[in-house]
Amino acid sequence: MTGVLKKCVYVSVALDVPLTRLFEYSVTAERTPAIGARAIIPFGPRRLAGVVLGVAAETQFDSSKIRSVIALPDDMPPLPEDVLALSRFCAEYYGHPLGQVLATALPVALRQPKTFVPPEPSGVYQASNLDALLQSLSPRAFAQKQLALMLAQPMARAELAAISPSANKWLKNWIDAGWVAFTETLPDAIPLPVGAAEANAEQAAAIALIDGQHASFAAFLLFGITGSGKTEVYLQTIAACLARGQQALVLVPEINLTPQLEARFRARFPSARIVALHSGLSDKERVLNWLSASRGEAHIVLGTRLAVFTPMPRLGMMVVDEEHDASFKQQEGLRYSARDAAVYRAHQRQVPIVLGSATPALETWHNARQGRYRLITLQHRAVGGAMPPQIEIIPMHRAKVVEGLHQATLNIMRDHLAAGQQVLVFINRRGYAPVLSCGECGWLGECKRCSAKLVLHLKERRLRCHHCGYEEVIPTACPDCGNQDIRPLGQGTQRIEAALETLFPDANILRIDRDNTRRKGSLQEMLRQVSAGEANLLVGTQMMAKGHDFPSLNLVVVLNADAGLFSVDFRGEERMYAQLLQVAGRAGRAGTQGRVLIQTGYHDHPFYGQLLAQDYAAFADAQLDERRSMQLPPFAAYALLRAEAEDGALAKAFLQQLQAVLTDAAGVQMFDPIAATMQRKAGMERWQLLVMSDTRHPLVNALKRIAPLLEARNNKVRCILDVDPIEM
DNA sequence: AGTACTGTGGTA
DNA sequence: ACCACAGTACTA
Repeated sequence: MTGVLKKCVYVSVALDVPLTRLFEYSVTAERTPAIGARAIIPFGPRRLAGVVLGVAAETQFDSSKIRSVIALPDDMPPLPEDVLALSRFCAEYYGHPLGQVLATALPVALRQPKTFVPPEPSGVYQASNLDALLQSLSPRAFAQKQLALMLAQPMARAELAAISPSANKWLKNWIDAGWVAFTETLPDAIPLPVGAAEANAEQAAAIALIDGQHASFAAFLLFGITGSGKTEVYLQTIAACLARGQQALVLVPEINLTPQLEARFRARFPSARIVALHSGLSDKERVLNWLSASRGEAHIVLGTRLAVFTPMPRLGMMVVDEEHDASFKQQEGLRYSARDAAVYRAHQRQVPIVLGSATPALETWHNARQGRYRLITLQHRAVGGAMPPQIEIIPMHRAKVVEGLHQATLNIMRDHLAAGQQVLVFINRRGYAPVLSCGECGWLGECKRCSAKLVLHLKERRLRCHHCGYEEVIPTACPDCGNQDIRPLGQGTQRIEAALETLFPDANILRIDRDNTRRKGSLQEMLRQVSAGEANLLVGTQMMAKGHDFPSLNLVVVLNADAGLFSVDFRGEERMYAQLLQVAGRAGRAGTQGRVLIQTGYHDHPFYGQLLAQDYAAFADAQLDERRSMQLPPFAAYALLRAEAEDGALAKAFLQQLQAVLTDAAGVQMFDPIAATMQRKAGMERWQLLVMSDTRHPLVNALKRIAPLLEARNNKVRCILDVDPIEM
């Protein structure tokens, strides 16, 4: 059909391509989309989905070259202004193309250039008589039982249908029998839960303070030791938020989003719709939960960093739990800090935000000290009778050591095991030993593609690179001198596990590290075994430090703690303190006082004095003084340009080119490009250029100059920009 | 990013 | 002459 000329408008669309500019398309005037709407458009030979960011009657561009919009799918509400503003902020601050920021903000299903077919009308099912329903089921009807149990909470049909193809049929029967109720939608406002846990005076004051700010922006640092009841403060302020008919956004670190946490929220708010958003969900679940929040149906969004972009029309407050956690900083693509983005968004939406931690990031601590965030301290343990753990230093200097374990450590472990208690040995190194060495010529097993040692994995009989995945068989003799006497050096989890098997033959030993928890659900299963008391001697890496409480664990032994003291990264001590305190928190939750033994070769290092005091505030203040005197963050703004190439000289030359462009930029300083800490990784040589400034603005402005150079991608050199890097 | 286009070099 | 592939140009 040829052109009946209709009145057209021009829309500018942001696309998921590494280009800064927007692209314009035409659409008939009566179909004019809203700003923030999704558009499917032709782009060269392909079609893409993008986000409409502008509508105009005219175009500056050669109008004969403008193509028309293919479709404007009505499958999501247009992105609201606050999400667009947050995306623009991330694009500018992190130097990332806006279209790619918006792609990060959308669930995968809505990045596809096709209309997402929304599920059944968003009605909600919930058991009205769960006991009767469960009794009616045959004990072998597992799927039906699973479905029934889900109905303890309000559930959308789509989620239920995922259980079994027969789900719809069963639901219909159960509704007919009067066991299950169906309602079109949930009310916006959720009444305050009855019978909620009591808050102590400190918690009550915190809740009153936060809730008192509900109509405007305020950032709170909720600083409280493990067991001081931060979660209860979140729950009660969220309850007030829901009672006002608003939604709440809760961000947690990746590892913390366990079914347990979700269950705790569901138990507190049985009539609220709670959705999770994290990378463990399927694309389908993700988009359904995202749409539920975006349409204002979900009352609470519980998610990892990616959830910070979720549209929420009635957003009333935000929480970032364990705000110091490194997983809030994305380490690829758009390298954003979800914590900082959350504060920006709370400000944009004029809602309060609560940052919770026992060991706040020094950036956050500084903000609190400066009065930008309001500091709320919880000093008391909320759990009755609980005490902070007793931390002891075991000096390794000239000590009798068996497989990395001090005799004194072994004695204490033996006492605890004999008393029927659980013991955790914490060592942040998986594998059997971190390196294989030749006693004759000094040869060390190294990766050919990385500047790293190969880790010995004895059970798998292999040497493995933990950075690139390279593997080889364990050599029987030294490849350099032929000597047969090659020995593993140092300890890893597997070696400690083996040593403990000999030292404590009667103990039930369980090792928990990434090597044996790769399978989905296996970590949960192991944690269950620990809780059930099926193991009493645990060996684990840092994945043990988080996310679970073990009531009968009251001795934690930390091996090889010193690594953070001499780290090249200035955040080494801060991280180490947080990590040790977090592991220590695993010991002695209720009743008895936990005990923590830290083996160290540097017992008189001032760090351990600060740790023994268990006074994070004092430690953080001291660290801030050091950072101030050395012009380190948060007293300076840093950005890191990382370049890698097969030929290191090319990477270095590229950075020198960037350096030249930045050299006369106002208010910024640079070092020369240097080789990265791990100079070779996966066959690529890596260099970096550190750019800094007293405050953020000159840095962000200066970095805009190099955007064209980063956009015009070089074939041989890959370069990325990391603003506020957390590792250098 | 992802696709198409262009030029070089290797064969048949 | 024909194709494989690497480097380059372009997307409205």
